[in-house]
Amino acid sequence: MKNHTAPVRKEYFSESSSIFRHLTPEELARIPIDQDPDFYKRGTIVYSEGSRINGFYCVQRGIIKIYKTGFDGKEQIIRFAKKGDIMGFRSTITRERACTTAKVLEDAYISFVHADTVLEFVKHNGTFALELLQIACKELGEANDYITDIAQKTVRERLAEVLIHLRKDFDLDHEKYLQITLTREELANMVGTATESVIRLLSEFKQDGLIELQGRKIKILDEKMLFKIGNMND
Amino acid sequence: MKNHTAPVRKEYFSESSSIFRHLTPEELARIPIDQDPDFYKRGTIVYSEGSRINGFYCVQRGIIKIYKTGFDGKEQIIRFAKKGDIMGFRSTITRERACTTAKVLEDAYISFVHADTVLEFVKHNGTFALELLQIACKELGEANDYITDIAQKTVRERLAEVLIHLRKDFDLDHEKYLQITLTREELANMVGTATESVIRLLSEFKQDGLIELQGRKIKILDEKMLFKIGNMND
DNA sequence: CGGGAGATTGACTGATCTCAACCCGGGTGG
DNA sequence: CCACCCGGGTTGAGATCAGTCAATCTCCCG
Repeated sequence: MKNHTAPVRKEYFSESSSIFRHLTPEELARIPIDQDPDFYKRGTIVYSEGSRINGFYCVQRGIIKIYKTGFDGKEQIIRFAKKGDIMGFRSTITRERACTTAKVLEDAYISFVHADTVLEFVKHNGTFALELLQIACKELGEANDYITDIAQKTVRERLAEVLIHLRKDFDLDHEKYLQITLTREELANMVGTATESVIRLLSEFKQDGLIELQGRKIKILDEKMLFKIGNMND
Repeated sequence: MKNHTAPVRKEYFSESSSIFRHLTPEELARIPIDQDPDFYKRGTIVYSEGSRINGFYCVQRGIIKIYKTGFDGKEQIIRFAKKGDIMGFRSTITRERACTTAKVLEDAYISFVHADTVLEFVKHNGTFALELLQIACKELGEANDYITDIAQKTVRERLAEVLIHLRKDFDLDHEKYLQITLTREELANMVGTATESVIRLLSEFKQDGLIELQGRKIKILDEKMLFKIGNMND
């Protein structure tokens, strides 16, 4: 998986978006990554549910789908990780096995930082620890919102909400279509519904002039209305 | 709210279950709580959604219901906090407003630790920081499970699961009934369903000999079967 | 050109929700 | 002391959202 033309390297760790930005040069030097980030091709599993994770995965490029597998094998997408995001920190911190699977949606470059190193930093660099705590707490807040939404909103409302979130989290291409392309099934696995329901609702939204569809690509036309349909506040 | 016969005091902070247990005596001394924990009567709101929180609430006794209010005003119960749990740390860390409301279900004694103090500890005591991180990550893992369950399981399965969880998290009284008593509506707000559905399913479970009902009190008779109905792994 | 994955559509089913009536027990004011 | 009221708790009936099944269709690929 290594040995590609890595587009990003060690400098990544001192970029302003990185959680490692507050480390001292000495601490940075301690990160044992003289090697380039690893390349992961679309479709690759970075880690899977139940496996042991021994550190952080820092996404430098690409998109990774993070999901849980439910009782009947159905995926529930928890979130996507993209440039600047870290994956696997929950398991690293709690020392439990991974409770999610991370699968590459768009070719990715990912750096791995060993758990020992991370824990070292947490213990000796308060700013780093706080940073990490903030990330965890942010996710926790989002998870709580998600719970409430899934429990209380209709599929229609949730789909509208998911579209808005995608719009916020991902860039648009030159034609204003969402950069991220998902199968209908993946959309369904975010919303928590059946594929067919997503299909029907999408074409409804399209009929109502709220979105435009081009195969898997989606363009948001009427964000305001989707916002309303999704009963959103933020 | 103060001035009751406080059953627990400052010693609480050095108890083995406390997140403060790894603080040095000097650090402990810095916690500005020479006063007893505050008493909160059943029904009291400790903090509510949208308000600013300036620190941690450490539950020393009692049960607090933590919930979000959905679009149409319906509660979604996220979790319960009881002895040893802390509340409000998410907002304290992220500096955002509270995204949940905390309401007392059983008379409680709660200590408050100011955000500055907490942040101080996070920055200067690595073990404390790690401890907090672990708590956050644990909750995060649970939240992810919750999301998957609500999205994929039927109401019946979720109710069975909720009962099992209650069984695990709360003690039994002398007659083996669950100590915690919830209204049918509260159960519904945990499961994410309508009150009537909970009522119907509870009486089904009762008919099937899985549980016994005594008003609001619930006794688990056949945990194994509930486990199975809930499609649970852990 | 055949095969397979994903997308669509239609028909049917059924789990849940909603609405409405009614019950029950406790507390209260007359 | 008692009628009344109110907050749950129950039950039944009907409405419906959304899931399942099955048949097609459309690409894309080898």
